[in-house]
Amino acid sequence: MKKLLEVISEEMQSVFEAAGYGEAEAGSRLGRVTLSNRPDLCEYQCNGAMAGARKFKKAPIMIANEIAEKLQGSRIFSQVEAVPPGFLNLKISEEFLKEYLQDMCRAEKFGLEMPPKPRKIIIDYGGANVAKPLHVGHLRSAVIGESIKRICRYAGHEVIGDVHLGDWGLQMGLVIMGVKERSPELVYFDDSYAGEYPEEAPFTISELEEIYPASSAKSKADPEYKAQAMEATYKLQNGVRGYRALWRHIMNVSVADLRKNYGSLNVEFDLWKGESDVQELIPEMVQYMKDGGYAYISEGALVVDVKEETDTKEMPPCMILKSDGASLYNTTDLATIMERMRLYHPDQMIYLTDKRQDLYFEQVFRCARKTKLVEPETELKWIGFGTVNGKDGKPFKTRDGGVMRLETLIQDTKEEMFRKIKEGREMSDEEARTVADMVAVSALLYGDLSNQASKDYIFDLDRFTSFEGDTGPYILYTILRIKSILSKHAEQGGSLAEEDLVLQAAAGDAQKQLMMQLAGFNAMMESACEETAPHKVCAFIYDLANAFNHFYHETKILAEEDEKQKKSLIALLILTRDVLEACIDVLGFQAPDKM
RNA sequence: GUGCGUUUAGCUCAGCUGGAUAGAGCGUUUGGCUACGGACCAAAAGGUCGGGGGUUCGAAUCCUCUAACGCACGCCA
Repeated sequence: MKKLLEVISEEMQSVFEAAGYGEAEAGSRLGRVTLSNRPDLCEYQCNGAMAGARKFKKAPIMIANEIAEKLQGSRIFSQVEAVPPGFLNLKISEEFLKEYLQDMCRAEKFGLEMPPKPRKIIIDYGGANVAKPLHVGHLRSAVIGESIKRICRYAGHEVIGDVHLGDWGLQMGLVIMGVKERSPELVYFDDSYAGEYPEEAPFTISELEEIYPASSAKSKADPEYKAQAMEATYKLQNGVRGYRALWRHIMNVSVADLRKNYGSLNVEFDLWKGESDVQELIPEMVQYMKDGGYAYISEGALVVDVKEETDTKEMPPCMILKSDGASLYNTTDLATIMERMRLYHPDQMIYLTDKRQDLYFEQVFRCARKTKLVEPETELKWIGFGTVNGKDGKPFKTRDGGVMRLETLIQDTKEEMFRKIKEGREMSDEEARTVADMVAVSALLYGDLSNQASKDYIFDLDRFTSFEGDTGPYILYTILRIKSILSKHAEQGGSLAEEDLVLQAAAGDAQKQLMMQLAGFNAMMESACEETAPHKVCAFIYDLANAFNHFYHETKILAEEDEKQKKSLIALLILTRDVLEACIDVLGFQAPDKM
């Protein structure tokens, strides 16, 4: 289905052309109609008369008058007014709007057009490291990535989400050393042991989480210990049986815990790959880069130059191997690109990391292109997100200044929600817990996603969990309000079947506003997908929820006496509910049945 | 030093490829519950869009200079 503004603009454009005003400059279409920025004067506006005045050497108001004249009696507009200096102020016809919405109700995905060529997209998000607990910083990568995945999928693309774990390298050597410190007697450290290793892991997740920081701290203070950790890393990477077995345990315990934590935010990955998966590809890739003449030794390290003529900034080369021959972040990322091209051959790869990695990803992408790891048409996109800050504007910390764990943050939000729900409603503890968990997730996700990804934002639990204002709970509240009316309607014997419910033209201003807002759904979703911008979905549903609540306040629905009109109102409620639910679903949360 | 980002109401944020009187929420003040969820709705006050200059009929938006803050700049990830 065409977007409403597209339909209107085409109508306007055809009139401009018929009047002899084609393009003012190449590509600039004078007939472009936008939402009005003066809602007191009109609903939509067209500024083409002013844009074209210079080229056609005519006063804008004269052009506008001419256009307005020709549009009298148009099927689409109920009012067209030319206003000095040359604005065209438009109001849409109620009848036309109603028809558009009726089509929208019947269409797949409310009239969102599917791409002619769906893209295969791999999205790399989450940023988790094995054996290290998730902290606040991981919230954004997970939540934004998940939403972009869902938005692109909804918009008709094939999307594969990969958590791309940090499961290799020195951190693993440190964990292994940490385990050895605690329990040196374990068979994993007995070189002469040849039997099967136990199936049970020798630690729990909470022990594992203690082991890493302790071991990491020790290695910083004790060079000999660090050397041992490096040796452990080396042994692991070279396949020493006991270390591999221990590594599997670390992976299993850690991944199970990660799944649980991500799961509580409704974040689900299709692939649980990690750095370890591409280790075998590295020698081959390095050889390829050497053979291709791309890589050379500089200051002892193997690098690929990624400078470009047009650069105005310093651009260090992309390092492939360190001077000791070891691989690094770049190495696994490039090898992962190679693997992804072989296994999935995506049209696009999207990476979500914090925004400080800007330069790094530019280097890696340039390197991947230069060395032809990807095809020229493969799109590589990096999305850098800002920091989660506390109310002081500095990175969010616990009260005593420590790192805030994601699990704690989620738990605190759930507790706060539980408290608020018990305070405002009669509900059993058990039910309130379930509801609070759902609403808390909406508060957390909406609080994050409603900000532009690239900016830092201030985490404010009180604000996010509020039922008023631009928050997740407010959106859920609005949905429940609609559901409640609909179920009451059904209780009274009313039908909710589509064929019984025919839309009528808007009966009042509030209803028309609501209908206009709904009609913008497909345009919003398309641009949210193109621009990978979940905050646009948030802004849209907030406006929609406001438009609905305003309409609700002014309209009696179940008490409406005119049967035809009542059915139309019910149809509008259903559409509003469905659009809202489709939107919160791409944001990654759901509405409970009660709250 | 080089480059990137941010700067909009007391606070937290929008502002779509430049358009009319720069918008929300929170907070403040005020009004509204015998309809369908008042955890709601409505209204008011609150701004030299960091600063200067420029382009344009028209700038928060484009260009330029500048300030403050943050970040990154080969062997971390």
